[in-house]
Amino acid sequence: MTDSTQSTRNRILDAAEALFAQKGFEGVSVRQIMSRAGADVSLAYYHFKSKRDLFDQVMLRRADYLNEIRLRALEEVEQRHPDDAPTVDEIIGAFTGPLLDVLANDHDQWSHYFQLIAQINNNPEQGGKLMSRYFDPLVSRFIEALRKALPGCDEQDLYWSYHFLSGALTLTFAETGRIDNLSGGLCRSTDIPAINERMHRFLAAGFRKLCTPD
Amino acid sequence: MTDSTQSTRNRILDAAEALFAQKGFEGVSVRQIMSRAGADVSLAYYHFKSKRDLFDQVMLRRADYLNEIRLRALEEVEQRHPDDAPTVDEIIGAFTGPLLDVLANDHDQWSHYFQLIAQINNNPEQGGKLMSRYFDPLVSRFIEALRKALPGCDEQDLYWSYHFLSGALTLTFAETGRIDNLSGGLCRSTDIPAINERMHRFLAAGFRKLCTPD
DNA sequence: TCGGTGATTCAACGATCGTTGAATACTAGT
DNA sequence: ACTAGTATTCAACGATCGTTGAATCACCGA
Repeated sequence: MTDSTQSTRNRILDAAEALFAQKGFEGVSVRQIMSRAGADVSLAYYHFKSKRDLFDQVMLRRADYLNEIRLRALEEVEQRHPDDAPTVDEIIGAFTGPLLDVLANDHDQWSHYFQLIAQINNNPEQGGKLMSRYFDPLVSRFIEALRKALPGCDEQDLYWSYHFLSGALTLTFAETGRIDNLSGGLCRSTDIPAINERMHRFLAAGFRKLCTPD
Repeated sequence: MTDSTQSTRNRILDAAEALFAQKGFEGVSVRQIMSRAGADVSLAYYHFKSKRDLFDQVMLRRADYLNEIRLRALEEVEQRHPDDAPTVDEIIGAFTGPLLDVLANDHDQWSHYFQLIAQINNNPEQGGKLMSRYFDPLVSRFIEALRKALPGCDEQDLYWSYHFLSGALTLTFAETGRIDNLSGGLCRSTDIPAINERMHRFLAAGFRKLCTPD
């Protein structure tokens, strides 16, 4: 596989990622993707089996890396607590922090991917299946950590709390501009430091409230 | 406008609502919609100007009613507090309660609409604009009530808190089956009482944590 | 220099897309 | 019974869809 092949394949993936994120799987044609990638239509079928396969490869390209850095962040937090459990704030910070880091360091590369994830997560037809396939092992690992940090907590409360977190997280990373409109420009969807200061505190408080037995 | 016209138009809207919710605007053809509605393709263009117009009418059909019952729920809560402000829990309960009510009373009629809203809310291209168009007046009214219930709270904290709420809310109503997979069947996406017991408490705790000055 | 292999281009396939105009059926008022 | 207007059907338009097979290009080892 030569350098030019590698870069063409990646250019196709980049173009597909951006367009799928904007218009959804059905809203984009292979011709549009290849036009953005600057290559002939049929090259898509040389590098990928089908449009659906191209979509899957777009998803997979970044998922493994994300799972890896988030797992490392959790392990780091746990190693700071050799005897007791980390706090809920620390665990949720390890869950959301790496996402904010990659987005802050390389916004153009990651924003489209997060927008795509947001749409998949909220898709009633395939959302549950796809998100579970890509992220459930990591999420289960985090829920296990939260279970230890919230002794005596009800299992259903725990899963529902994560569900609420997941919705808040994916919408925030979708950067839809809604909060810009609603706040009259006071807040900006792309203001990563503003999110970093607030999101994990909001969510950790919800977890503690719902999952602390009284 | 005869009865049969009315019912045909509504059958088209019902079919379009269900299919748009499952596959998105671009993922469904007018022919598929009309086939589900049991009518000829060209009837779509007799009752509606275009596919996009049909989509808009699907959105509008239920938005006004929702805004009305949620506003009434808020006013009711406010009237129970003639002197002081309602609590954060009460306000958020008025925001989410009516949605859970209509879904519990007529699940088949409303579930597709909520699934559609979830996808629109998370769409980076049109989500911000469409959600603002349909719901910003009502949401601003709720934020005003929350501002009074959280004296001295920072404006940006308020808007970001609502943003997190919005994401949790729409994902929960999308009924994607994700929580079913993740919890191994312990929790079910369609378990409305389970949501009713938990969602507003989780979100109200987040609001109080983020929007209470210390 | 030759042969081979991966990368790319070109042209086209049948299917389906959104949309339209004209013809037909139905229904209410006179 | 005639008319007017609403509702529905039928057939078709150009455009675009995902996908493919064959031809051409670029490059590298023998």
